[in-house]
This record gives sequence, structure tokens and C-alpha cells, in this order.
Amino acid sequence: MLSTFEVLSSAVRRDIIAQLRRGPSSVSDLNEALGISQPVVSKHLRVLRDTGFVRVRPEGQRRWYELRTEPFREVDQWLEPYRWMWEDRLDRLGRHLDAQREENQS
Amino acid sequence: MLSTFEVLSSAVRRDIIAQLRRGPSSVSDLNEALGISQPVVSKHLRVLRDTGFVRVRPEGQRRWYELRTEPFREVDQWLEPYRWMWEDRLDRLGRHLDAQREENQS
DNA sequence: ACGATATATTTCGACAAGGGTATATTCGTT
DNA sequence: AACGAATATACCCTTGTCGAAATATATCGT
Repeated sequence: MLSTFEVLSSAVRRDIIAQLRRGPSSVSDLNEALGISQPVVSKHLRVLRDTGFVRVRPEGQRRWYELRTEPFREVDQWLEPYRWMWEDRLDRLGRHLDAQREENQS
Repeated sequence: MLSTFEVLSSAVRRDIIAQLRRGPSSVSDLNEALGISQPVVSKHLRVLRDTGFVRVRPEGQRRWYELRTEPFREVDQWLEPYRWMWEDRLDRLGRHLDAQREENQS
């Protein structure tokens, strides 16, 4: 099972994700919109599904894939302790210093 | 040259980055703090340097590595068009719908 | 200049990811 | 039941990454 960042390390998968931002798509939709062969699309969607990036809703012979939010939240949370470095908000800096203190105590 | 997400896909590199969050470190610092062999540390730092995650400041025989902000901003910007999905702020949703309209026009 | 310490690079082998092609499965239609 | 469309999986091959070990480079102290 790949980690969240491993999933995002593939440009093809990021393209699929970006396309799904426009709304749910079937495999053939993605195949045509992105010019990626059907088996490759299916394989990547399998990875995206296993890692929680998408969920699938079968409707007849079509399978509609749509984005889920958890992995994005995860990236956002990972980013959190680094934000003080470039966001010049005083409260961020303050919270960072507090967190620093906590870490150094343990 | 690896892309930003490819760099972050390595758990070892994320560990190095997290350690550098505490402040600048030398190779041997990272070697001891993380239990990673010296050549491996150097090699990952090379990658992190080539991709803008860190910069190096030589001081005698030591080389101090410290974080740079650009790649983090990049991740933050990549995340931006997905934020409306889980952040329930009305302005985010509004801006998202505006952006949607723009995209569909082109 | 020499030895020691700190860091960088090279080489190698193991391993896994990615895509192409072929094939299997599933479901609707007739 | 048979066929066709949509999707999933299996297999193969190529390629790139990772870490280990060995070696090279740089800088300081003497």
C-alpha cells in the first residue's frame, strides 16, 4: 500500500486527480480526456481507491469515480508545522514557538 | 531531477526535513539523530538541495543544511484548488465556483 | 606536509513502479 | 443465451530508486 505522498509522486495520478476536481468521471472519460490507455487508468484508479483518494459509485456498466477529502487533509496537516516559515502571521509564529517548546520538553 | 512530490514520497527524506524544522543541522547531526548512514544522508541532502528544499552554508569542515520555503509553498499552492472540498468557508466555495467558470470558458 | 575528521560521490545489486498487450470479468441489450 | 461495451486484472519488460560498501574530496590541527 502506497503512502499519500507516494501516490502524489506520479504526474499521471495528479492529472487524474485534477480531472476529477471537475466532477465525477468514468474510466473511459478519463481515458479520453487525458489520453491515457484504459488499463493504465484503471490501474491508477485502483491505487487511488486503495489509498482513499477516490471512491467509486457503480451505475450500470459505468463506474463513477469521485474525489474524497481525507488524503488532502492529510497533506494539509503535514504542511501545518512548516507554515510559519513563509506565512508572516504573528499567530502562526506564536503557535510554532509553543509547539517547539512542547517538543523540546519531551 | 525529481519533482517536489517525488522528493516528498520518501519517508527518509520527510524525516530529514522534519529534523531540519528544528533548525540547521550538519550531515553528522542528521546521521546520529536519525540513525541513517552518512552516505545515505549526504545523497538525500543532495536531492533536497537540487530541488530547492534546503540550502547549505559551509562553515569549516561542517556544512550546515537548512530549509528553504519554496517547495512548501508549491505544495500549498497545489492544494489550494482542492481546499473548498473540506473547508466550509463560504468565500472558498465562492472563489472555487468562479475558477470553475473560468476553466469551462477556455 | 601529514593525519584525522567531515562530507561527497561512485559502483553495485536488489527491488518495485510504470506502461503495453493480452485476457478476464461484469453488466446491459437483444 | 449470445454479443458488445465498460472495466479490471495478469503478465512481461524496462527503468529508476534505494541502500550498502568502498572510495574520493575537502578542511582543520599539528
